[in-house]
Amino acid sequence: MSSNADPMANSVWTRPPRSRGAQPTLSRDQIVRAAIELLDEKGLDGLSMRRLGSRLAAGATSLYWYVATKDELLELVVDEIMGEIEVPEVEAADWRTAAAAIAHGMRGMILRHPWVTGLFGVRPNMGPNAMRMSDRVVGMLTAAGFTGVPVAYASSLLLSHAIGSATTEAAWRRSIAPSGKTADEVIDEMRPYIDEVAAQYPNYGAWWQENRTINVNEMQDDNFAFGVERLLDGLQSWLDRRDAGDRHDAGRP
Amino acid sequence: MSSNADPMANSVWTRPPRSRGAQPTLSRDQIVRAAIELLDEKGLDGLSMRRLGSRLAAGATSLYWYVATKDELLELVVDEIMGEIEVPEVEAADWRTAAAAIAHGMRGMILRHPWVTGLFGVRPNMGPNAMRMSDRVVGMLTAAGFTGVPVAYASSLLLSHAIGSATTEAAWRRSIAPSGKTADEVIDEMRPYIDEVAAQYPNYGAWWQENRTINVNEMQDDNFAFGVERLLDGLQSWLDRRDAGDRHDAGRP
DNA sequence: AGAAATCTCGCACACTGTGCGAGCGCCGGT
DNA sequence: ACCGGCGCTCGCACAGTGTGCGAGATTTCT
Repeated sequence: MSSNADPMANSVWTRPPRSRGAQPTLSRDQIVRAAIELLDEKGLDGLSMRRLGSRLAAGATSLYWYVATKDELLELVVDEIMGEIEVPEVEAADWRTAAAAIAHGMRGMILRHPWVTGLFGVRPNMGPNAMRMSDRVVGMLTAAGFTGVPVAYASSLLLSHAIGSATTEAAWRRSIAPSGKTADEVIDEMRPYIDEVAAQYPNYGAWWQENRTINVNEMQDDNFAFGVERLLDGLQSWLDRRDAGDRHDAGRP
Repeated sequence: MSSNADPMANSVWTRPPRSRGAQPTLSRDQIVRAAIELLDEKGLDGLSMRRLGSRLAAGATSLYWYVATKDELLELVVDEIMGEIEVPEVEAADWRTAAAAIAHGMRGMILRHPWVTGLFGVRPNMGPNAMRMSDRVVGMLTAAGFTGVPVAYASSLLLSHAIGSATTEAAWRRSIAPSGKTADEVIDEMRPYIDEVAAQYPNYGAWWQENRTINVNEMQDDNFAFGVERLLDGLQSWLDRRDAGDRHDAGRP
């Protein structure tokens, strides 16, 4: 017992921001916002404490007064952009549209700040904005008729889809971004190469042959929307089956 | 026109491994496997070219003969572990169990190598193992009755869930790992703190009050399985509705 | 035998996160 | 009016990073 590596104690969220008496020239908030700017411009590798410092007209190590470590700063950054997601008030509208809105909001945020994808897997985020969103999601699902553990399951399903989907999408976008072309232009230029590769994989190759005319740009949005709809259908029908008395708790038959 | 930043040309996959004449003491494969070992032991930050070199009894810069850059090595690494996922042969069993197996296989792989979560969002992976898996998935979905663009949508949905879910799960595990305790022990110790925080969020707080007895360890597996089932239900019912003539292509009404 | 290819690796460069401690200016207390 | 201390800034330094370069060693081809 008595390991002192309590994952929650001494987290950023428990320790209040510094500064009480004198007038500081910086603030946590200011630093976080500047970091996001830098990240949006130059990506995850583009953020260094020195660069961030000089953008704020401050010495690099001054930042360490407000923030214990770079990782901690990134935690704050992630929560900050979580706040960009608009979550409808609990009672509003039917739950399907609310749930879809949340999923789309999350995707939008990730695509606006693609570098988060490298941060999601690092630490769970439990900042106030993330919590606020979780709270709304729980409320929405409860209103929809979910109770107990399935509330957590459904919430996780919804957010996981957004994260997974947008992560993949962000990776793809990043890979074509430096060329300055659209996805379809890139695909067109690479077509001979793709043809050759696809030919080595029977199913994939056949599919590729029969679907040469797809528009990749439009597909991205539709792809995500399709996933959200299917997933909501799945949740809906689980609710329906449960209410019909057909006992199907958590997938057990 | 004529940007030379073609995202595909000069990729790792088009350039064959070196060595034809003399006998090299290293090989790409060997390097990749050692890198995975190191990553499993020390995490993403634990991998440096110098450390990797010394583990292979080679100079750090010798590795650059086999691998153009560290990022490229990581691309190889990701594809290598993609190969760990067992994908059932196309014709086998019904598609639901096959699809579930793939999703669970992917999750298992991510939890075995939690550091991949920091790599997924960086570059799309299109190595042979990833392609082989895509190929099987396409075959499976085609056999299930999907055609055209929805094949891509369904495939993306399945894999996105695995990625998103496992990413979140990996983050959580990483955060409690250094304490050496189980998830439930950690939760129990933090309970007073969580209570306090939860009280600030009405819906979340209420839910937390009414679900104090949940077992977090078991929940992880069930959570993922629940998601997979709902998602397959959603896909299944989309197929059914489509076959019933009720035209619902790609979510359009 | 000589030329060319293949491979190894030490050095160096620019850059990273961050601990330390000296110094600044403002504060409340005497 | 003074002063001790606190809030805050920041230069220096350390250990570490990815990787370009070019000199050397070894093998194979002609």
